[in-house]
Amino acid sequence: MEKSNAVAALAALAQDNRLDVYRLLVQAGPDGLPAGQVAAALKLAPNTLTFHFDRLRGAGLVSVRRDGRSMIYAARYDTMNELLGYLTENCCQGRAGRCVPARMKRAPAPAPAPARRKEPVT
Amino acid sequence: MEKSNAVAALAALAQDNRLDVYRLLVQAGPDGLPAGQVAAALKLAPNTLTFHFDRLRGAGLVSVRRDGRSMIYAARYDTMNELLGYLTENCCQGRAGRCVPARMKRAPAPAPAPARRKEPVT
DNA sequence: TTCTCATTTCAATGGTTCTCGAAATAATTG
DNA sequence: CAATTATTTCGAGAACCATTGAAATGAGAA
Repeated sequence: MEKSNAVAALAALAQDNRLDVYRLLVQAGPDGLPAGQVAAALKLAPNTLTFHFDRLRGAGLVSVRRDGRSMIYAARYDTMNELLGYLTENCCQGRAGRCVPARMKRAPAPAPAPARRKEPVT
Repeated sequence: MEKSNAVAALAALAQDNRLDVYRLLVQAGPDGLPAGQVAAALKLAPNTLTFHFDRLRGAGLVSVRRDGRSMIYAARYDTMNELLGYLTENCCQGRAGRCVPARMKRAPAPAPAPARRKEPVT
């Protein structure tokens, strides 16, 4: 995955309602859900929802198909996998064993270097 | 990691310059880099950089300490790990084996359900 | 065809983001 | 203390975002 795609995917997920939408679609499985059902579940106005679907779609995180008068949206797991791959690579860069393993073995955070002059702001 | 923290972290990374900054700090290792060095490497105005550092810091993705007149910023790997954990859990929800394993074994994307009426928009 | 349902498009609005220049602060040097 | 260096704060502006109400489209039902 390229940086620009990663940024797009991150931006698409970096919004409360959209993250909810995406999570709901992930839960719903590969068959997806009709827009109306998502709207009902999350209590979002249909036009607002369209707006969010567009962004998720633009980032490649969901796909749509029509079924009768419903539009059915589904999560694209492949894109999320690529995003995770991108983040993992760019988080551990140069020093393997920092991210995925750490995530699995719940390693303690590396001891921070002591501040030399004043109290750290963090 | 809670949803609101995940959204904050995603938003912090969802910007070109900030993603660059974060990647640079990850590469730099736990000791971090002085702000000026980051500014020079990425050709960003120092005040602009401060703005971005603030967001990364607000999301818990970096820490700062002062060293003489320099402010030294460092990536907080623990937060990235938590973010990856959050995404992984929320991507695979209910159906394990979809994300991390898929990422490792490069599994083919699940066959999409055929559209019933019209050509899919994707 | 006309009606209804599901969803999208459009235009407007308030809010947030990113960037910039200028000025302020903090620490060190002379 | 005055000068210099490193960074932050402040204020402003252009661009973008999320939400809304009203109108339009697309598909099926009567």
